Amino acid sequence: MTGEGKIRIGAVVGCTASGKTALAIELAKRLDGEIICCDSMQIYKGMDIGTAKPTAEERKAVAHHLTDFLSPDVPYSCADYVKDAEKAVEDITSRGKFPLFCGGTGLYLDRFLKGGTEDGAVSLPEYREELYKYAQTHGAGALYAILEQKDKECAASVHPNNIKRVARALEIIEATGEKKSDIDKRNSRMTDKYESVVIFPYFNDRSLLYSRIDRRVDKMMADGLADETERLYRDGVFVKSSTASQAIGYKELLPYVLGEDTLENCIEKLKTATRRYAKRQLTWFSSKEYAQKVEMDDANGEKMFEDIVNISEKLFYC
RNA sequence: GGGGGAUUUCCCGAGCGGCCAAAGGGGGCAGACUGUAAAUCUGUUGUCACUGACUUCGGUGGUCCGAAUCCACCAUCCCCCA
Repeated sequence: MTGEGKIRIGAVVGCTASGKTALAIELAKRLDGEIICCDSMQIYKGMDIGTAKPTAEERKAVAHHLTDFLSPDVPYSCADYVKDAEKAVEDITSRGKFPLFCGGTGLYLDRFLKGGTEDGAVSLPEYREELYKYAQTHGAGALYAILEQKDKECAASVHPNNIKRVARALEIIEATGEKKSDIDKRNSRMTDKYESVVIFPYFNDRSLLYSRIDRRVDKMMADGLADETERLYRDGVFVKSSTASQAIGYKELLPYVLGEDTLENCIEKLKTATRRYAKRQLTWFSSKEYAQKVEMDDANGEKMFEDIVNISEKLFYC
């Protein structure tokens, strides 16, 4: 794995509740590494229980970057992440340490690995707003028709109903004056800057993952997730459609906090939402050729964990 | 004891004689994703030898060319009067 002039990086990615954090911390210790958070929610301050952020002790044991550094009301995008992650890698390697990403936000890692930061990092909030209004009054099909006209190739890869992505494509075209499909083609290759090993712990037995999710949610509740939700609500985190306000956990528990639904119902919805999220992550990472599956088949056995660490470690030394 | 209302596919819930394997939603399963991603979106969801056949709409029996839909009885639940 000693790349010629390339920077070596590692990553532990995968579904929520699959044990990434513990695995990454153990690996970082053995590889003399530091962890870079690759999670769109753990970056925010004050969102600790709901995002299953590494504990203070864990963060003391291994240095963490991009964890718990942003106020929830600050807009943050994938483009920002890629820039910040590049800086973090530079910082870590300059001190002779090994950068190890850990998190479940597949897109963030994907964009980091594939590069192309300069092009898509554009944003025209007012224009975006306009597009949404247009879709609302004229229908998703009408908005899609515009994209078809401006960039047929891009349109072909987006479903007409997916207003969010249709609008984003139009926004990029408007901002750059270039077809989005052309920009994408330029950025489709893996960047040659890094030599990476990406570990993807996964459960062949879905029910195992799901029971881990249930247990994790129960633990979050015991740890005070409802109070955390209430605090964030009072701080106004949920009033606008910020990234932070989309986090699973808080938005499911909010009806309970506001007295609009029972605790029991909300917890069930939270578990369901988490399961569905895990499935989306599974689909995403399974399709990534760079993610190496490492099978987990024991829900919480220590021995199994030891095995996984050993397997993962080997992948880094190959 | 008397009167009324329910019972639908995994769940909720429409359907009230043919166009019903049965709307819609949820959940499940599968998938997409190139910068708002813990988001957004798509497909699928009775069985099979799958442009057709078979089995389903609490149970049993009827009416009818034809029933989830009409009738009778039975079972369970809910409401009202006693």
